Amino acid sequence: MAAETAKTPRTERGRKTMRAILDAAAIEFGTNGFGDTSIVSITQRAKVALGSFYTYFDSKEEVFRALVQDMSAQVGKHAASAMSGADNALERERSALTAFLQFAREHKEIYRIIDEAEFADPESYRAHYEGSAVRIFERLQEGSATGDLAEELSEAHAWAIMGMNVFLGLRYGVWSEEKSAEEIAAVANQILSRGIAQR
Amino acid sequence: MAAETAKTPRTERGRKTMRAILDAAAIEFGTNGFGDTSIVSITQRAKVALGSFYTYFDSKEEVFRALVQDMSAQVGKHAASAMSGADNALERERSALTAFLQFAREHKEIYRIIDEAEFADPESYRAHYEGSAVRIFERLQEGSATGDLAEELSEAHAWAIMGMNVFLGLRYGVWSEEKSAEEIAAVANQILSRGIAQR
Amino acid sequence: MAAETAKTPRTERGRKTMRAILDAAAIEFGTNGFGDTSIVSITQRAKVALGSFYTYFDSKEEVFRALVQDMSAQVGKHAASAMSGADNALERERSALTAFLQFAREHKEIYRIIDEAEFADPESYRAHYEGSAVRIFERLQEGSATGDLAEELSEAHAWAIMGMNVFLGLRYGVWSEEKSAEEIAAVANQILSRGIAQR
Amino acid sequence: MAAETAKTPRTERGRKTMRAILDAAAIEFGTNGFGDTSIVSITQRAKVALGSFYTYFDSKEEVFRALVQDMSAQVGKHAASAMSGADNALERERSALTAFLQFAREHKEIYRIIDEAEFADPESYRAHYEGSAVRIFERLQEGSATGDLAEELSEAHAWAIMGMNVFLGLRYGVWSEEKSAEEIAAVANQILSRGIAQR
DNA sequence: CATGAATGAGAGTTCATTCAT
DNA sequence: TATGAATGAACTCTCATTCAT
Repeated sequence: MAAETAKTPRTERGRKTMRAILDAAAIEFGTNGFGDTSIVSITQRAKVALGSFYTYFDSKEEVFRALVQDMSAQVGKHAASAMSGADNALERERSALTAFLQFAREHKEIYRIIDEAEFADPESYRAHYEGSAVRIFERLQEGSATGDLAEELSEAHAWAIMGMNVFLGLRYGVWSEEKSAEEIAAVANQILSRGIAQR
Repeated sequence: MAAETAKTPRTERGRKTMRAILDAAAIEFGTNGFGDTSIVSITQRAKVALGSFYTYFDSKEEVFRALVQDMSAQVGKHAASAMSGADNALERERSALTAFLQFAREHKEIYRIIDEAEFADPESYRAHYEGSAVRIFERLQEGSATGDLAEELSEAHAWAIMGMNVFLGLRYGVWSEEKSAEEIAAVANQILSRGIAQR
Repeated sequence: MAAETAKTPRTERGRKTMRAILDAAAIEFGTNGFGDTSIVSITQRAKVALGSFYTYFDSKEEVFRALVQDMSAQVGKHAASAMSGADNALERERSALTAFLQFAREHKEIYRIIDEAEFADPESYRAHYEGSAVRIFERLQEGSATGDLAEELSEAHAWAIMGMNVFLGLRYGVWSEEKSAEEIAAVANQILSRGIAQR
Repeated sequence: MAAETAKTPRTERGRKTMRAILDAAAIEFGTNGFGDTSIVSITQRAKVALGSFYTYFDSKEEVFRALVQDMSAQVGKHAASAMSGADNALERERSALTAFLQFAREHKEIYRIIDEAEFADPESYRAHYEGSAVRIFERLQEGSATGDLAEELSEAHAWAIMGMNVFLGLRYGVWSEEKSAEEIAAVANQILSRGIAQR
């Protein structure tokens, strides 16, 4: 489900080749980063000829872009589907984070790819985080409306929550799995429901 | 406060040259990223000969490393000095974030440099965030001890707070300055003091 | 009137495809030169599949050769037909040049194609100019025989006349049309009939 | 005496390297043409590293341009010096052509290089021929003024003469040396002094 | 210590040609 | 015949690093 390219394959064989290149690129970029990934390394992993790369992509940047958008969409979709069951705003956030943590553990390369987009494809990078923030913000507003959450929550609240989630995902999803996703989500939930002050 | 190098300058002239290279490197890496920064571009900006670079650094990676550590230290120092006046754990966090936001606005390149370290110098990257997390965690423990904060705050709480701060810094420090540092810090403070749930 | 190919089309459909390729090639080679013309650009312009090119031509060089010979023949034919009415040797040359100038204006790409043959297809290049020189030389001999022209005109005279014509064609046919073909032909005619010395 | 480059060598060693590259380029371009000359082939012939090429030139086009201008200037200079002794306009043209023919024989590669500029560096190509035409035209005007030549000679006369010279140079200078330069110059002189009509 | 020319491995990209469908 | 995906050699250009002066 990569972004639209001018070079869409017209045959079944072509579709397979393009898929192979995209999959190989995901692994290479995730493992070695944008700078240390070469097009040869991608095509070798994909087991296609070097030139075939250019049948489907105009440049290294272009596959990267396609990939970032693809993955950004996946993350969003995954979290969305995880929240369907929650009937309370705070529970919804908890589910979202739990899902995100699990996703991060299964797709550690996705993490690196989106992060590296800050340099290799700044547009997509901003789009990714701004999109996530908007989705969180909408959930906050809905929570305020239903009375679950305090009133007057701003976009900044959404960014704060996203930051919590992303860093917890990095530390407890990608770097180590020493704690369960639920445990971590509970920490965030505690902060959001009553803060950390003594009472 | 550059990292220890085997090639520490022995003369005053040498010290100046090294400083010029480090300053130029900070600008170049911050502006163009690691991959798109070349040694010539650094030496040209520093107005020294290409060869002089290798008098002080063994490789491109090495300046980068020196820089990341330099900046990581600066961030920490800055936040620490800002918290000296606060007599309450939550106020201390508020001050730390305000200081961090101001710092981010003045040193937008630092953000990119530390982030890019995820790929160009993973060691320093982890060291930076783990160090920050530890410092926050220590403050939390102190807060628990003095009774300002809830008991049983974990390292994960520290990571959550750091994530909030970092993302608020990216969004409201680097990307735009549409809101004041105090406003943003107030949002974080609200979350930490009582959460976002309706009461 | 393309050159003999081992791959002459056997069906009407084939004839059309080959014609489309040749016409497209003429435009591409004329516009971008041999080196900067790609087979894809030819087939795209001709609106046929890339592979179809090789149904009719063995290589890029071969279309080029076919084209050069085609155009070389056209130039000759055009000049020949223009001279039929002239009953005097000098008038015949004047008509030939006028016709050539008009032809150059209508087929500016021909110029570039034949010229580039010096590098891409030296054989055809020499054949073209030697053929032209021979035809001019034959006309000169006929003129000598009929008493219109001086005796003892050599092959070198023919080359000199051809050079005049070619450069006048480049300057006043292809590069600009600031003067009429007749005006230019008059200049050449003056030189041939009485030289440029003061009398 | 190559055209000014932004990358002028600053040391004696650098000057030698640049000269070696230029000389090698002249031979390669002259022998194989622009399209079939690679930068490796140039640097190999010059016995310098591939990368050294880019220390002095930005691209293949740039060396080519430098070369064309260098050679264009040489041709003009050579012809000019040959004409100093002539005291009559027609004799001056005869000397110019004789000199040009000799020059062409000694520098056959120059011929090809300037010709190929039509494609590889159109600007220089036009500049070369327009410059030559202007110089011839000025001589014609001077001849008219001194009474040696007919009045009212135009720029087109200059182009006609240049075309004669160039084609005679190609045929009897570069392609074969079957006739002496003087013989050929005599043919052109005959045409210019009295034309080819019977009297 | 400073300088900048020299080096060459390596990367991205193009494109003529082949071939399975 | 027609199609267009696949191939990989060849090429241009970049740049970290070395080294003689």
